Amino acid sequence: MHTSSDIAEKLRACGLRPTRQRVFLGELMLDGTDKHITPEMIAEQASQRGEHIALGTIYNCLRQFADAGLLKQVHSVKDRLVYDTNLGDHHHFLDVETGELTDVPSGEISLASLPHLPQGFGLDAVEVTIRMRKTSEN
Amino acid sequence: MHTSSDIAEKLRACGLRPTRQRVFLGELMLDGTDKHITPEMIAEQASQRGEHIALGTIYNCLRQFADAGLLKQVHSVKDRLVYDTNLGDHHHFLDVETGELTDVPSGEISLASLPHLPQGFGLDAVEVTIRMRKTSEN
DNA sequence: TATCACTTTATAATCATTTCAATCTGCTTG
DNA sequence: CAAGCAGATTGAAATGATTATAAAGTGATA
Repeated sequence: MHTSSDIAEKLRACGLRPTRQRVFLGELMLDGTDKHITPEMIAEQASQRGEHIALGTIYNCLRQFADAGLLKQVHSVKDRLVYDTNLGDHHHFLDVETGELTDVPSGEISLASLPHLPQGFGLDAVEVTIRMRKTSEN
Repeated sequence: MHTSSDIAEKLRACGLRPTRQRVFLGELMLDGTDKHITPEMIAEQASQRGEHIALGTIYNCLRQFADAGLLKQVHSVKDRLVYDTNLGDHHHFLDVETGELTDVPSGEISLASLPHLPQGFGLDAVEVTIRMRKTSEN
């Protein structure tokens, strides 16, 4: 589906030197299917194939790939513990620069439809996070 | 709005002994407004009032309050870095037990309306996470 | 007031992620 | 094709949030 040289090409087009490690990552990612990748998974797959790639390198490469637009980071709401005194169902604005959360006024948002859950799963909660960024200083 | 004894009462009703530390936390939380609380904020407010509460105690109390239904934890998608090879706009199912993410088939979900952003902010992204839990072993 | 289970405390342990200085390697130039 | 350099990789140490631990303290009950 993708040869190593395809990948090398793609990397060069993004301004990334096609090193052995980056090509390896590219091969894992670009098999044409949608997948969710963690550093841990990469390390595991590498060692299964007898490659060794330093963990730091994996973290660096993934970040670079995301910066280059080859991957998208799945945002976590926050990397810190936050508790909410509002016990009802509601959703949040998140200031991506400060991490500050604000409630979305209830009624201002609703889902048009809830998708089918996969077999054997029940709903726990639906969480909508509207990520926003300061655009002006007024 | 709430006296210390109100709070002690409420704690006892949840099966939590109203210790000095827990009453202090309760006073910070229960001023009747919706707020988002982090352990760090509690520690800071405590020291501003000349109280000292060990960090571990703060973490423990917040967890106990959440277990008792006095607070709700704002879920983070995950506490690990995850990248997505699907670059288009889409949303996720999250298996809350394993942390595994799955794409929601596009078209199966949409927002009925996007709320007004606060003054001076621009949209970065909208993230919908449908948290689910395994209900059967079939 | 004595007692005991439950709490708090300070400190150490954990775990994912980042940083660092030394070493190595892809690429360009001669 | 060899030399040289900027950029990349490496292993180890650092970081930062959270959790566990063991000793000392405290609220409730009799």
